[in-house]
Amino acid sequence: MTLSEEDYIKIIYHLGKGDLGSVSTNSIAERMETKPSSVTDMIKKLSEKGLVNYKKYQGVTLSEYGLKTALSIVRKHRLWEVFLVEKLEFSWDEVHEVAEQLEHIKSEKLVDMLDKHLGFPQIDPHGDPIPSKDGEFKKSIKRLLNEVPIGKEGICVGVKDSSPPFLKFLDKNKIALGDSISVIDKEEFDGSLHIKIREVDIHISDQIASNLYLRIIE
Amino acid sequence: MTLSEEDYIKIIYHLGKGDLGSVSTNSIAERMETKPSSVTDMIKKLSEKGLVNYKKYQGVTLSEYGLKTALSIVRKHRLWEVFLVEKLEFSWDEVHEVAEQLEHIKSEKLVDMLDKHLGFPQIDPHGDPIPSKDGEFKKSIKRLLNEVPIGKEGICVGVKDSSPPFLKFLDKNKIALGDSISVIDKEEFDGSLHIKIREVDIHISDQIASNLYLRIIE
DNA sequence: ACAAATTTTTAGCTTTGCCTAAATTTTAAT
DNA sequence: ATTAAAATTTAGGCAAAGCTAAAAATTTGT
Repeated sequence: MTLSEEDYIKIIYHLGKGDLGSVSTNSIAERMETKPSSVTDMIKKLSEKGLVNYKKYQGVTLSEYGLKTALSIVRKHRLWEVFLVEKLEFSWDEVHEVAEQLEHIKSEKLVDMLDKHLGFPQIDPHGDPIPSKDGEFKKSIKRLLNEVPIGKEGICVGVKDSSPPFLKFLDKNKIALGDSISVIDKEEFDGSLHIKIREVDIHISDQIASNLYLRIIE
Repeated sequence: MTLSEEDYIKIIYHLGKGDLGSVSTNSIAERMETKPSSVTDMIKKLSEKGLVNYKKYQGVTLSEYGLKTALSIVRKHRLWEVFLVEKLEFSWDEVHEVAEQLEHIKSEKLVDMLDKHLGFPQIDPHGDPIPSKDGEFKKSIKRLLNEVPIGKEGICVGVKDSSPPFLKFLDKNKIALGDSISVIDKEEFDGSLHIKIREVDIHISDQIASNLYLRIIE
């Protein structure tokens, strides 16, 4: 697979996930930042290679083989994102561009060992689930922190209240988008939470917890 | 810079280091596993871009700019090799192919943070020195372990005695090619050494030490 | 239903990096 | 000093992946 073929497969995967039907030539062109005519050319090639199902003027869908390929690329992309954030101190919003390059590195051992090195993460810094080696993956859902079950881990993906005092609080406590948070325990008395973030335990009020969104694995 | 251009620059750098004069078209072709005519084409392009000095039929040398570029690629290659061995448990001889791909990833921050993550290593798993960010680097030399000064660190790069009993000893003590070894102390009485390898201290006889080659930074 | 608008495909051309075959230059041998 | 051998370059082509312009198919609006 060439680099370009991989990009197309990944984009067809992402576009096809939302929709129910097949993916249009124009939508692919837009995402690839290329012209529809170029897309037609590539689709033909992918079709010949058995990666997509294609009928003229009808758009494309991934074949089973194409889907497997797409998931392997997504897996690599998300594992590298975790690596960049957890090991190299990249922030949440800096990782995409670099992961976009790293996802094309070809070495099965590299991916497996990276996975192991990272402790087999299930979720990336944007809260998206990481496909397993054989292409399975969990669905993720967005929940307010105070609704996350005890013991669960999630990624901080947003705030409900975006007032300066709240944001300042988050900043002071070093809670940022992309951070991984686990719920250790909940106080029955006031609904306050004990959470673990960056290997430290902190205690936060229900008020805080009900204004922070996490993305967790179901 | 395209991927291919980077490969040429790196190869010209490596070929030019040994020789005194300029690098021949044929030698580049051999290393690139391509034809001399293709090399000529590429050399012209590199020359136009100011990366090499070229006169027809006279071979090429790197320009100052070309050298800087080459060193940056070598730096990335060797840092990734350290990463693969130290963090992902790759062995000495498995890293090259993967590093060959990783060296082309474009992100200055990635390289800087990787360097930091690895503790600013000066030497790669083959014992070759890693250029600093601004392209300087130390010379490395090969020494028998018993001749390495106390306090120095080096990479195990070979054995003098390759008899089964010796190799078995190395295996039992988990000493392998590519391992980083530091000399902690030397006993005056029998010349035996205290060394640190993989974060553990062990004690070895002078006999052993005088049959193991390390590559150290001068 | 059917013309207009939109989407998709085709045809033909460009660039990059490679190739083969032939021409040219340099090097080596007698 | 010539000539044979080896190295290098030129010329002309090919495949991948893109582009523009024009043709064809589909969808939409009334």
